[in-house]
Amino acid sequence: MSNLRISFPDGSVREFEKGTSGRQIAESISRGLAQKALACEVNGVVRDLSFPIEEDSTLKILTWDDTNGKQAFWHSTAHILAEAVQALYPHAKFGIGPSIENGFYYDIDFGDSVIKEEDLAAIEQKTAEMAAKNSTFRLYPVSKQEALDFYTSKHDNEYKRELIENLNDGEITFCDQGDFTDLCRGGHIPETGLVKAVKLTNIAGAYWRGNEKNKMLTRIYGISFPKKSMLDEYLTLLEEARKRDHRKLGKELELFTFSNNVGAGLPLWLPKGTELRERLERFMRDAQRRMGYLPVVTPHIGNKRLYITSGHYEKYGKDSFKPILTPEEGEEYFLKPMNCPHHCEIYKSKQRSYRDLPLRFAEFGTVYRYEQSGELSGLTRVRGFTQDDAHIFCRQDQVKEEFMQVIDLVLYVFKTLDFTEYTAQISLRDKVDRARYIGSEENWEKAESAIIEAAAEKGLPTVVEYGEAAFYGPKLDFMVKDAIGRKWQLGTIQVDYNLPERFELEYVAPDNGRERPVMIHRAPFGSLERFVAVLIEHCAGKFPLWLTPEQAMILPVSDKFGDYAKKVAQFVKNYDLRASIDERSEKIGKKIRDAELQKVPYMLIVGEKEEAENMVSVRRQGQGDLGTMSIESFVNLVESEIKGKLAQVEKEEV
RNA sequence: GCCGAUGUAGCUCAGCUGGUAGAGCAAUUGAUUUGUAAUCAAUAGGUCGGGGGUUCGAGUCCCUUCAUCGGCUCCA
Repeated sequence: MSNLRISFPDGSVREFEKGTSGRQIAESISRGLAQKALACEVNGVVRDLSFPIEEDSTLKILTWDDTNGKQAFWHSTAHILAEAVQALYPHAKFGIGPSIENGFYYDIDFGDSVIKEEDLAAIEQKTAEMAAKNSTFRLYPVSKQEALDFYTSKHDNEYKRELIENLNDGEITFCDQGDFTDLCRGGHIPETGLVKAVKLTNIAGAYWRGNEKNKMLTRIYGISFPKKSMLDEYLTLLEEARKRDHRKLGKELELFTFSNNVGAGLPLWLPKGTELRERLERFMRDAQRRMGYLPVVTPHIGNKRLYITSGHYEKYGKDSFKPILTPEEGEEYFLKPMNCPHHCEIYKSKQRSYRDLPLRFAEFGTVYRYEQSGELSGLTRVRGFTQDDAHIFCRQDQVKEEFMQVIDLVLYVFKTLDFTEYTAQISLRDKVDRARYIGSEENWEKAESAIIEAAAEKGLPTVVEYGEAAFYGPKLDFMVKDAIGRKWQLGTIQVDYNLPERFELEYVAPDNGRERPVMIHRAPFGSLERFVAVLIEHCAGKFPLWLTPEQAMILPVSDKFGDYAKKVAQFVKNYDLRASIDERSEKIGKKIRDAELQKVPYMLIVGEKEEAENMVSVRRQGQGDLGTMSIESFVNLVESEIKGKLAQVEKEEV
């Protein structure tokens, strides 16, 4: 009897008999673990607990506390959902049913029947019934021919056949539970009965294999839990998240709006939102000035020629807004989709020497892009938006240093605004489809390695995504999640060898020869619109004190103290604090309530006592009464709060 | 653009199987002069997203269009 050496995550190694399953090993460790075990990870691959281990391996027993344990749980629930759907709709054909970050989905072709939201309840109930049957998940190998036969004669299903065609004979497995059989490579929980709570959350169309040329299947989203109470907690959490939605808060706090008459995806910034936005712009301008950026301003439209040169016309001309024609000459102008062509022309406005570089041209440039109607969403996806854009023109030997300086700037912005959870994504070309990009192989190689090196040298943890590059160059993107977990790209840094070539940019080298600069495109916010959206959700509308449109609301206890309230207002305004007075003849409780709901950080309550002693009674939003203090003390309090935060970030920067 | 859902007063929503619109908050006016999360009363406010149709009669049924929401695709 040959033995098996199994190493565990804690580093220990134990011997078992060949063919021992994950379940048996879990049982040998402890009964508790065996009970909690959902699946296991053998040499890093998620397997069913029944998987017989045949060679020396690393093994991790997965429970609900492991991400992969949850994934196995959710993926298994997708199977149960499919079983339920098959019972209710025998003609349904199944596509794929993976687990996702929060739950699972299954793509299903329902043939002629249209599945609506109201049908979900019945499917959900059936899924729960199927789970309660406590069937065992049984994974077993089949030959390619058997598999194809199954999905031809038993269940005619072209989707599964397509998947099988792309698999190697000998590596194909089916999974049974109850009366349901599915093509599956595994990673299941042992029995369906572990699923105690299922919620089908959503229904949506999804193209087969994500290709819009393919048929659109019906995608059913759901989530499941091993305890009912966990589902309730999850639903409460979702409810809370929805309260942070920037579209809801933007309306409530009067930051921005949309008008049908102006058009979809074209935000209108209200005064308070504009205050906020301008303050962010000022913050960025100050940071950029310190880093040697030069301000420029360019128009909102540009001649078609400009975009032919840049390559935008060829790539996106057909799918952008239609050109604007001059009435007499018939010249074609386009709304600018990007600022870089204009900035290239600024570079060309005079002869540049190697001594001038790097040149950093910065502009809050408003651009217009046609986005598909179904894609528009609040401030996160719009058709007109303002980028905190800049283009750095530098020598080849300066690329890495410049790139790293931009990483510093992005991280400074994130730190100042407490964005601690972001991912840095290196976006490279598609590995196969190179026709989507302009420029030579050599230039791309240089640009891609510059990004990878700079990020590595900065010690920035990154993930690499192929096929996500811009058409003219690779990017380093900073992604942040919104309230309901959707990922958005905020900051972006791009290295570009191609536009300088297309625009024939050059500088005079030390040897009096002519050389090409390298361009770095960068926008730490990305777009002001999206950044503000994510910021709103991040802080649930309670903006940092330095940023918030209204820092203090002065609340006179009655009309009698209106004059004193004005005096207080004038005093704090002299110290550049932003404050206004609630002059309504409402009771103080009402005024406090409204200020709290408007998320004004400080409330200054003034009445007889305060007027007599030249004081204010200070209340902090969300915290309550802070007591009475002199107006000067209040101003100091606010100033030190603001300085404290900013100074802390500055210090960490050094 | 595609799939599904939604669209009633400034906001949040009610309006059963078709019988010519309703609440709370907000607003306006008046009263109240108030002490740490909603003072009272009166008034005003809607061609029920737009257009077309069925019907004696449409917020309600049908078609179409626009917008919004959740996805898919796309994303300079």
